[in-house]
Amino acid sequence: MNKTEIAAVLTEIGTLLELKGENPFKIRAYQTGSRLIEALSEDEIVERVKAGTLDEVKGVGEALAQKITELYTNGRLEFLEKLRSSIPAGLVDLLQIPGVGPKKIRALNEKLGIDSIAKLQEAALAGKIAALDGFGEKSQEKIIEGIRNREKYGRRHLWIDAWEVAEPLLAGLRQLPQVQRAEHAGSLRRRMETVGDLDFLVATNDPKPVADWFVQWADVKEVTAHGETKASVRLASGIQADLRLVPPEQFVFALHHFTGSKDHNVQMRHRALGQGLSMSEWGLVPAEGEGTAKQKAEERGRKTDIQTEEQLFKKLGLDFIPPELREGLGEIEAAEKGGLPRLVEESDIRGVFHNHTTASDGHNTLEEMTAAAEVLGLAYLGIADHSKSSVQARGLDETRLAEQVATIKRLNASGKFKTFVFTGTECDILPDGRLDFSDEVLATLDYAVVSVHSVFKQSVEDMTRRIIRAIENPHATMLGHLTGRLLLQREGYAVEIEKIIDAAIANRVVIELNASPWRLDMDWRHWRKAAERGLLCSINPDAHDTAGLGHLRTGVGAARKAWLTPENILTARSLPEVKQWFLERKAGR
DNA sequence: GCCGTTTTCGGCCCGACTGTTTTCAGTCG
Repeated sequence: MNKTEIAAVLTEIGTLLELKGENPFKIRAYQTGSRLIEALSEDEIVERVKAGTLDEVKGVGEALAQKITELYTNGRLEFLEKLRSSIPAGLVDLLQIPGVGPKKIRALNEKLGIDSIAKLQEAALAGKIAALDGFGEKSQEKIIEGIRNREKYGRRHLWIDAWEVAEPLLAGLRQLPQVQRAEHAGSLRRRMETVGDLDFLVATNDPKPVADWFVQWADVKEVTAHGETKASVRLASGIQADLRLVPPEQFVFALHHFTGSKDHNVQMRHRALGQGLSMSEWGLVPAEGEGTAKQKAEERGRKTDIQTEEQLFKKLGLDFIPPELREGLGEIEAAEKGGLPRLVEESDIRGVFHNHTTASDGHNTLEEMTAAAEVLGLAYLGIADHSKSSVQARGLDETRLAEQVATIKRLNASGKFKTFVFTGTECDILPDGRLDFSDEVLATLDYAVVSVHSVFKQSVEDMTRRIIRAIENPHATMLGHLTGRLLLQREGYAVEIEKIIDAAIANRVVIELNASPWRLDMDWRHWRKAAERGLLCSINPDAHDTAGLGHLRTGVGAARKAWLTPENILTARSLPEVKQWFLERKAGR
């Protein structure tokens, strides 16, 4: 078993012990054990298992060391198997229902024999829950509602959808006279491609009116909590939003804490401890001495000299880490050495490739798209309508493509727009890896995005071979949406990404970061290493209308998350530079 | 289950909210 699997087992043990009503501290020991294992390197675990020194890790004792060793060596654990068989399997599922925790699950199981969500629903609808000790009408209602909404609301949301809901709320909070500072936090601030719920953080000395305003926001469908320091609501779109209200002197610590990620925070706290400091949402206080972190923070309270996240990082000897990078993936080490990248910003982007018009499946004409690009201040716009095999998207054949090229040349010559238009195509990669247009046709264009749009179900070997063959075509300039995934809807096709990256670098082919909010493909997790090895990125909106050009923002967010700098990005280059790059590339192949 | 030590037991993280209770338990983060 590898470390991720071992960590998962320890977490599962913790959950099962919870359901058994075990000592909470024992449960926590397994949970921390899981986290600790996850944080160790695979090599260190191997070494420690062999040397029998696992219990030297603080937080891992004799019992956990023995279990981890057994898992590592045998791949199974008798203790876990016994534990599993002692608890009805469905009880774990019941934890998914909001408001229902281990204690209530045990009561439900003992008194009503409930061991599945289905049985829980049945009992609640029959009115049997409200009659139990410790439960009431409201608990029963909440359970019914929770089960009903599980599918509907339990899912995550596209970053852009969350952003569009969050922005007006944040603006509203900032306008309140009692609010000194307001920010959103969580995965939205970190620009994760999907967001679970919204976190808002407010600095105020008068929280009540702010919380009252929040729960009365027009979009609120249901209020799930409403207090002086925290309020939670369910919005019409199904997104849950949490508001936390803190005194101004605590704001920056809470902002950092609730921005996360969890892994980043764990590493930061660890670092703070190394300097004799205890770090939490309350503040940064000496780890030694009496009292809780909160008390200590309150004692020092208004005296804190840390007002910004920059100052907070600096206090721990670190450069400022942008929220996008806070994933616990080496950003702290880099910040320590002054090695963080100068991340790309929206203002660095000079142009966009891969955009559609009414010629294929776009909704705006060439001129409308060009006008919109001009308004955005873009120096160039690359058109890339679909090729003939994409019949469903009214793909262009050779004749229509030639007409479009002529039209674009006339448009550029007319001087009507400041934005220069590049001629291109989004050329289908056929199932065998050939391209949908001949070399002669492709040679008439400034560039070609090559993409897979059909036969997704090939084996991973075939798909990888198919895409590499397309990349090796001298007329392929960029690879479109590498995996074809649609976030929250469809998995990408099976493909060996590393091999594709190798081929792209070897053939000087750009890989696009498709900026469409439901694609963000190639994924940010692959970019950092690929860019270090010399892969060039193009942030492509894949716009199908003028509004779609605005997807640039989502793309830049993903690029920042991927540690990309302007130097890694073709579309951060000026128009003359890009023209030159296309020329050199054609000449060089 | 882990840790630490004034060393073999006692303490461990806690604040806020809701609901069901009437002084608190359970859940959540």
